[in-house]
Amino acid sequence: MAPIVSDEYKEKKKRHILESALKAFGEKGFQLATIDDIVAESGLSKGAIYNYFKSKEEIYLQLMQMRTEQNIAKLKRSFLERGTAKEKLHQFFKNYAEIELSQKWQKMIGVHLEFWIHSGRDEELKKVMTDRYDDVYQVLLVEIIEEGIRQNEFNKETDPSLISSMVWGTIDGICLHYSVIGRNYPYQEQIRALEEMIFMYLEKGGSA
Amino acid sequence: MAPIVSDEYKEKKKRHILESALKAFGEKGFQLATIDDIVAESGLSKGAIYNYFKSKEEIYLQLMQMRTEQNIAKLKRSFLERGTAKEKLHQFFKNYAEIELSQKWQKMIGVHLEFWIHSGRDEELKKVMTDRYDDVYQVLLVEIIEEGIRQNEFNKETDPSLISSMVWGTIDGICLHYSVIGRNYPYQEQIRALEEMIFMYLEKGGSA
Amino acid sequence: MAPIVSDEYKEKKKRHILESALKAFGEKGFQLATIDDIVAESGLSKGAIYNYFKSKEEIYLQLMQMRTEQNIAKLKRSFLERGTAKEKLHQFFKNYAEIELSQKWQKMIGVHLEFWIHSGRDEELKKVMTDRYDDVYQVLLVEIIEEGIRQNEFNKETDPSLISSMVWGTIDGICLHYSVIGRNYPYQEQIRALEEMIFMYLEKGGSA
Amino acid sequence: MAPIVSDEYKEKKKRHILESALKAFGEKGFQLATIDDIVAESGLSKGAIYNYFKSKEEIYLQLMQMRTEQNIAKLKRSFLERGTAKEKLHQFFKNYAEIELSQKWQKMIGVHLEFWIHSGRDEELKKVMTDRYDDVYQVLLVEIIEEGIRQNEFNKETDPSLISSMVWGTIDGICLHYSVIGRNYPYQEQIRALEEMIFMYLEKGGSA
DNA sequence: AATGAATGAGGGTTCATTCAT
DNA sequence: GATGAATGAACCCTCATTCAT
Repeated sequence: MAPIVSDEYKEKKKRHILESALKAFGEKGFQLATIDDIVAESGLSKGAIYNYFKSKEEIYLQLMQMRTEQNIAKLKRSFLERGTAKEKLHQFFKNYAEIELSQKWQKMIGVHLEFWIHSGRDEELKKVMTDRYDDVYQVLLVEIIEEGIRQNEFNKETDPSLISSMVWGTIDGICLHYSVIGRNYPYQEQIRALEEMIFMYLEKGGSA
Repeated sequence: MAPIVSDEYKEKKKRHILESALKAFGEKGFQLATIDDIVAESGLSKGAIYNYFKSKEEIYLQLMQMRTEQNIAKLKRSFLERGTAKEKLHQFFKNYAEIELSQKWQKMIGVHLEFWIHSGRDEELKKVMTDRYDDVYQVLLVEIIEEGIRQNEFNKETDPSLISSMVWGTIDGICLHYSVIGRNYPYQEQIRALEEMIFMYLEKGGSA
Repeated sequence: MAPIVSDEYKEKKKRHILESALKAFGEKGFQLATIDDIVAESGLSKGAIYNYFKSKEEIYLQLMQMRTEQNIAKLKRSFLERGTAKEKLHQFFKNYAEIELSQKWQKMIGVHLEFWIHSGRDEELKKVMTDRYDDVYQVLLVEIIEEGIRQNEFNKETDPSLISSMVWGTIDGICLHYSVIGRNYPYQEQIRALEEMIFMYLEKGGSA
Repeated sequence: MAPIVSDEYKEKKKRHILESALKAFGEKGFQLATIDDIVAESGLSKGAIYNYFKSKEEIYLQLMQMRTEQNIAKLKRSFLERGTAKEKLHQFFKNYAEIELSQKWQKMIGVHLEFWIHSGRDEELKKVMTDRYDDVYQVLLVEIIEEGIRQNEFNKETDPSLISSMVWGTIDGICLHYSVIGRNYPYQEQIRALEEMIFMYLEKGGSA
């Protein structure tokens, strides 16, 4: 017999729950946000939520998973358009500079960073996160930088992995500060300055 | 009547509790660590702890307060020795590069960052934190950079506040990554590369 | 309009549900077994089950009802063949001795005993059960024993009701032990020893 | 520093909780009785109960443990007075015959039997229970019977283990029936008849 | 008749905080 | 000052039952 609701319906509902959870977690943090907060936010019943996720922790994990995937997809999409390594790197920073600095986004960052710290306290989760960091985030920039070196756009002496790591660290640091300080934080100037600094470093040669 | 125990005794006991709390928070995070964890760590009784602090939150706040003060004191101490702005800035990075990368320190960072995020969710706390950031941390570097500009060590065009903000953001980002990834993270190389990059920027001129 | 499905079909489905429930209850006990366990066991949907039974409790009651009826029918059937009281009583014990000691049967006993205790906590149910005990189980043995007394097979002094009660109690006790201990319990030897003892008592005269 | 309350105080409180639990379990059965029932029965707070026991299940286990120990102690005590095997066995049945048939006792039996069945569904628990059955309950009667055989009080041909098993099975069966049926069940007559039957069997020779 | 998503009361458990000793 | 037993609000999760499709 045909299923009562489509997979699509269920997927939509899951997403709705995850988005409600994101709001709730953003407001109070994962630990302090209660299932009842998610209930209130989503308009669903407690039981309904447990029909889709088996625990609050699972909601957290899947939420972060989903957002990471969206993030990565967005990053990769922005590089489809061919171009030089320089252009790609510029595009990368442009993506970050253009993020809409809503309060919602500010809260989301808090949730992400909190999750990052959380995962540092759980061996299993930590492995997932560091693997993802190495295999996805690091690789993304390393490849661009290596391409730039091959094409003589960037200085041969630079260490792509070190630069990539620096960029990601700085971006996370900037986000961290923005997440706490909010509107008064010169987020966009920071991103721009970072770009400038990195390009200077890549062109004139760091660690030379 | 004379106090039964000296203030010094009380101060020592408070510090002992705060240090025990730091261990407990480092292990599980603030929310998950329980008063009983602190009891176990400190060897004191529950009642004793509540004689010195009126709530778990207060322990958290005072712990962070204490550590911030220690931090700042340490930073300032390292600049007492006179020197050029360059030397001071170099000393600044050297401080960070030389931090002992123990597991204990890794956990402490987690607690600090968690607190940072936590404070972003509470208006009152947030004000304390951003004020402290502006008045202490920012000022520290801004003053050095301004001094360097006055002494023609650094390029006139640079924006001291922006650079300072960038440095702090990057340091926090590097710490964040180290806190999650741990041993495998090239913490010291990152700090060194950051120094190099910042000096290059300050000397050859960013935003020029 | 004619019924869409025959009564026979419905009866079959009900029996299927009851049998699935028996398995589920046997595995975890009535309280711990969930409707979802019955759903999984039966392959039907939750709604389907509630079309046939109005509650979990009702499934329990009807299951026990059904099994009691089967039990009684089986017992009575084995006495249809004429014979002396002795022969009948021997047949009675033989029935019990020959029960296949499967794990399934072991679990079923658990369900029955659990129900027995359950019913002791509900006045209404208790009345049903004790009436059934008096009117069916007791009567069954009492009649045989009385017949044996009339035919001078058994000692006149024996109290049929007391003996019957003893036999049922002992059988239940043996089943109880078997249900917990399982394979290692000398079930059949116990039944045989019980028979021997009862016959000795009935012939040489108990309570004389 | 001296403990705030004595071990004795704590032991007393534990016993109080266990007794309250026994009442609650007796009323509704283990599963249906809630912690709140125990709270209501005991007059303590929920937290207090969890200071002494880590879960409802543990209360159940310790309750049964305690009662078993009391039971065994009582049984053994009644044999301290020397005597022939016959006298000891008689004393054994007398103990059971003289039990006060209060409603409270009736309910207790229900809890015990329920626990017995419960343990049949948990491998670990089952091992504890069957070991205890073998090492304590069986041994108790087997030793008396063997002594009786050695002293020529009982028939040489009897199988002590089988008889013991039969006695315990029957006693449990009688208790089971009493627990459901209550006042109207001829408990004492049953115990007396059992004694008579067993003695007849032991003296004139069963399985001969 | 059948389906299974939705409901929400209710249960076990935790833990910051209090306070009698 | 110190102790740790007691408190109870609050939380996560379960599951019998309902009902729109």
